[in-house]
Amino acid sequence: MPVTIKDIARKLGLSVSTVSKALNDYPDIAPETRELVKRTARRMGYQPSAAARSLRTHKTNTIGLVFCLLDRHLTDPYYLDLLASIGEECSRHGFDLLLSAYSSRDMERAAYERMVEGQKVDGIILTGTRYKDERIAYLKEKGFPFVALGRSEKDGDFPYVDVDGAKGVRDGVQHLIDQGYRRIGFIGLPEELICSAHRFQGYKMALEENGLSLDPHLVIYCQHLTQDAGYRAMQRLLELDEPPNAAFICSDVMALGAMMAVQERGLTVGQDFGIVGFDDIPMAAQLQPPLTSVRQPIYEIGTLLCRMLIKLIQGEPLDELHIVLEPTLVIRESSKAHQR
Amino acid sequence: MPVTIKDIARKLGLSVSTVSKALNDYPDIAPETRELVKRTARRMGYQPSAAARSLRTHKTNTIGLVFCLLDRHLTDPYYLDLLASIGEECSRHGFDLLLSAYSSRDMERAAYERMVEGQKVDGIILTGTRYKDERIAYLKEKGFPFVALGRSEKDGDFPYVDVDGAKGVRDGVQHLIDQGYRRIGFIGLPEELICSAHRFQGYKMALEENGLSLDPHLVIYCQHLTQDAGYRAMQRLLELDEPPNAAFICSDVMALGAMMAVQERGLTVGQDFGIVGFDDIPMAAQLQPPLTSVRQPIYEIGTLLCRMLIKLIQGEPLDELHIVLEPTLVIRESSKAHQR
DNA sequence: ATTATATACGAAAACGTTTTAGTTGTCAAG
DNA sequence: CTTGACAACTAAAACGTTTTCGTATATAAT
Repeated sequence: MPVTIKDIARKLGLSVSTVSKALNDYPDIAPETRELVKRTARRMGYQPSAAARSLRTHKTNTIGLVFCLLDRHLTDPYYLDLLASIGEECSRHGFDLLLSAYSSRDMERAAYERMVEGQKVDGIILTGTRYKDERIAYLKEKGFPFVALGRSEKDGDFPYVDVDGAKGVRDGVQHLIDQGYRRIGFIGLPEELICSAHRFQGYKMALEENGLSLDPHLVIYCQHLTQDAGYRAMQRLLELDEPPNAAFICSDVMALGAMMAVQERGLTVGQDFGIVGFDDIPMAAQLQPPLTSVRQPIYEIGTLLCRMLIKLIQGEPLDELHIVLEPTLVIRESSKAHQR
Repeated sequence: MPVTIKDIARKLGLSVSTVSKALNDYPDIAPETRELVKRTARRMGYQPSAAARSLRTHKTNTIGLVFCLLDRHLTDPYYLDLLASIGEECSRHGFDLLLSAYSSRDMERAAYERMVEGQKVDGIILTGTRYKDERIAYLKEKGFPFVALGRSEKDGDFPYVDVDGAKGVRDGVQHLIDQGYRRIGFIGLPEELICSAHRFQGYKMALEENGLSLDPHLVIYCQHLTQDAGYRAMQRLLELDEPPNAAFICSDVMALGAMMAVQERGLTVGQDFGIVGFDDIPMAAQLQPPLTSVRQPIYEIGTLLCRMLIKLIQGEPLDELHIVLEPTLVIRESSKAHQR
């Protein structure tokens, strides 16, 4: 059995309350007593019971993260970095991280309810904001602390960190144009995601600014953020009567599949066909050819998210409610000048 | 404020105990009452307080996982898959996953103590068993349920899942030999890891079985499981007076760095220099040339670990205390026949 | 009519903290 | 000699469950 406050009290001939106060640095405890208590606690290997403490204080020192297994969040390297940065910042503040995975959409709400109403966490980080996002509606209704990766719709308002997707895509498409590509496709993220539309805006802007017309046939949205989805999307593009000779692909994982589709067709990426991806996952640099990609400062994003949430939890005011970071285009060989 | 059992009791004119029993399917509650209680609970949006419940029952329905940030656990794709599989199996059993990250070795013990004695989790999955592993010593001393990824030393005994690393490496090295390579280096895992020695055994066996002598200069152990460590290790091998013309590298992430070092030297992997890695991370197939690698059934490993731990937690006997899975060699182009 | 046996429910303790509201004892000021 | 103030401690309630042990009523057996 673990050592409790009561054990310490008994051993020292003190009351439970005195011990508790000593451990928590209450002012009405004699300095000597305080030290004595702390010493004995350490010697006896005392660890406060998280359950008892959180029952009493309504604090858990834990941050929640909910993952959808179907969406394969946990298989995208992008998420791994996010997780790592969040984990790191958490540990810096003495918080733990509670992961809850669910496998189908109708279990999503239940997962959040367990976390929030079961009081398993003090706050939640949610990723991939959607239109009419019921998670957000729920958390706002409950008044539960949360921050999001991904901005809100016009009407909604909550703390978030986001990356300027429109600018990122625009830079990427502009780069393809600069390299001599003129017929550029767009493989987008699931349309339910708010960032999906922003990225498309960037595509549209770049075309407009260069006097290129937008051919709707060249725009495909994927249902899932997977390699396979990217593969199939690119296949569809290449089967068109007038296929593109370049494409902006809104996620590197999808771009990976897309590259395979291009290569299977006997085309050389970075020569016959230009490709720019988004995320700049570590793998991007190792591909053949290395993938040009829009880098998200994902480590910074995770850190900021965590820091904001912890402030929120501790009732401190946020310096800024919304943070939008600039992505940077990392040019590699998959977007080399069009040869023809 | 969240709705509690008391709220339900009051609304229904029942006692707290009756409501609790009804919700937990005690037999001494009238079927109609049980249904009534459950219905109202659902309607009122009742969620049991995790803290209260765990204070009372000493159960948390949570499994703990401790990561070392310095060892960059959370940046290896291998760990991501492990995490995904564990997360998935957890959710299948209604368990959550508590991640605790620590940044330096001397904080490791504290992280475990917080989890165990703070009663934040019911059991722990630990990865990368080491010689004289104090985590294991601690958990055994406390009698705390845990399972390990990685086997024990001869003397220690606890439930684990492991992969037959010796066989994996042996197959890989044999394959290199079959491809005509004769001077084969070995880049190993940190020596503190138990699996490190097993993998070396495989290397040694393969050489012996083929009448090749083992040159100690060709054996390098890395301190960290990173791309950079692999890069530097390979550099050292190539700077030897009699450098190898192939190498077995005990992790794909390290192999990635090693490949870069080889290529920087103007050598062609899979022609001048044969490389076989370990793990078969998703990226391996996408590299140029695609990396031959020993595949760990990591998804199965995670699932088994989780399932064993949950059995342990629930006091059920384990079918097998030790599970050793067979790895399989996935042959790609980085190990193509030696040309000379 | 008496006793035994189910059946359905309730009272209360317990889990380990934190925190409010005292209760001492000491000392200085009036 | 009171009174007040202060310092250092304690009692006890509360957090929301679960679970043991009762108790009351109804039904069945004697």
